[in-house]
Amino acid sequence: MFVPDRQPTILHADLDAFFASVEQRDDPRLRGRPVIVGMGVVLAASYEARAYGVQGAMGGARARRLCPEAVVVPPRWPAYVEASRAVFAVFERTTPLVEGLSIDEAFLDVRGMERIAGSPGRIADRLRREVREQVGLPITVGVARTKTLAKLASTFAKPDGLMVVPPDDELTFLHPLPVEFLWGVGPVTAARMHAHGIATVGQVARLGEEALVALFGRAAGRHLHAVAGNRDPRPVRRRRRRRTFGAQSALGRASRSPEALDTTLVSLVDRVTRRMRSSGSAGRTIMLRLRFGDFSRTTRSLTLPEATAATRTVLAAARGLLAAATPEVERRGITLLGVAVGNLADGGAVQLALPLEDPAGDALDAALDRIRDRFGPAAVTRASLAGRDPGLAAWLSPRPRGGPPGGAR
DNA sequence: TCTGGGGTCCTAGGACCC
DNA sequence: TCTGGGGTCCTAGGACCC
Repeated sequence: MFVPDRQPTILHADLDAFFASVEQRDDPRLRGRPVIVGMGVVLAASYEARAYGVQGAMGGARARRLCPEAVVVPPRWPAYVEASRAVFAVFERTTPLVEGLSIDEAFLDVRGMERIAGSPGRIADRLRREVREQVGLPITVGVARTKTLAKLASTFAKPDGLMVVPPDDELTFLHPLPVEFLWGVGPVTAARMHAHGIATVGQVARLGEEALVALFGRAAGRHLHAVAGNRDPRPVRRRRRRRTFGAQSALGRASRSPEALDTTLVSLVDRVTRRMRSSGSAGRTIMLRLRFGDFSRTTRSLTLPEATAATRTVLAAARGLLAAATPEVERRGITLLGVAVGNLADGGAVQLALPLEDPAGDALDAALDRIRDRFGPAAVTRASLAGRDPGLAAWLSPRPRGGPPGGAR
């Protein structure tokens, strides 16, 4: 058997029933009782509620039927954001290499920390204790050589647990699992696999890469082939910047007048562009998202020549897209409306106000430094700035210190 | 039991340019 | 004049994740 020589150094840390745990932490009366967060749809269910079969994304009516004694509370987003920040602060103190996956989940790489911090298992143990003591929340950690195995380990150790996958046990652990456990295998892929008589990860591993590519496409096929064969070289890396800002609203089944639809559109655009402006972002592609009465979806998009975060510009584009989709909307009935802005510009929303006389480029340098301080080193690129203002191209060219703008070619 | 709100990545075809 | 290949961008759709 292939025995990897590397030791398990990747941690997958995942808060347990995150929203529900925050509610139980903040209200002692909820502790030990079944708690459901979310009035319409279940956003999170405490483990006491899960014992009755309540699950996330389940309709509220069904959840209450399964567990009539559950306490149902509305979500408190600011509390969750604050708790998440506190937990990620513990992550960052554990190791500098943290990759956040969502509000309640992250990979940590603790390679090379054995001498100062102990074995990965001990580090994970201490991490769990610190999150419990400092933030008051239960967290599960999986430890393994690869991301795939670490995430699977945390799945199995939940709730409030710790599992280390020793390198010698990897295939024994991985291959008997149902394909549904693999990250990236959802209902559609799983159904297609079952149709081909494939039920376990081991069976996927025995399939050739060509067969998997033919079935699931190039990227997915290659990924499945590698991961099922216990080859997952993906390193833990810090999160790249987000790609879109979006907002959406479920409308229910009642039919909507065009005026009511437009009102919803305005508030969605306002929400999105406000968030963009407060984070200093701008984007060029406006996307409209629609869901119909039969739950099928469609998207419409438009790319503008310039990045924007202006409510009026985005709204005009979104209205145009919605108008073009009106026949479909009237025919099929609309149950969800969403707006997103993508194709985000690198620092495109940052306006530079520079004095005309700036021979050494000091004002520009100072301005760029402020932008980097606020948005990170990647926020300023020569290409994005030069593309935005031809005059800047000259300033951005390498030049001798104190020399003329543009330098010698 | 009819299913929220936020995202990511991939694919494929057509337009356009060199 | 005709033909081909390659690259990039845009649009739309789909699968998946928390």
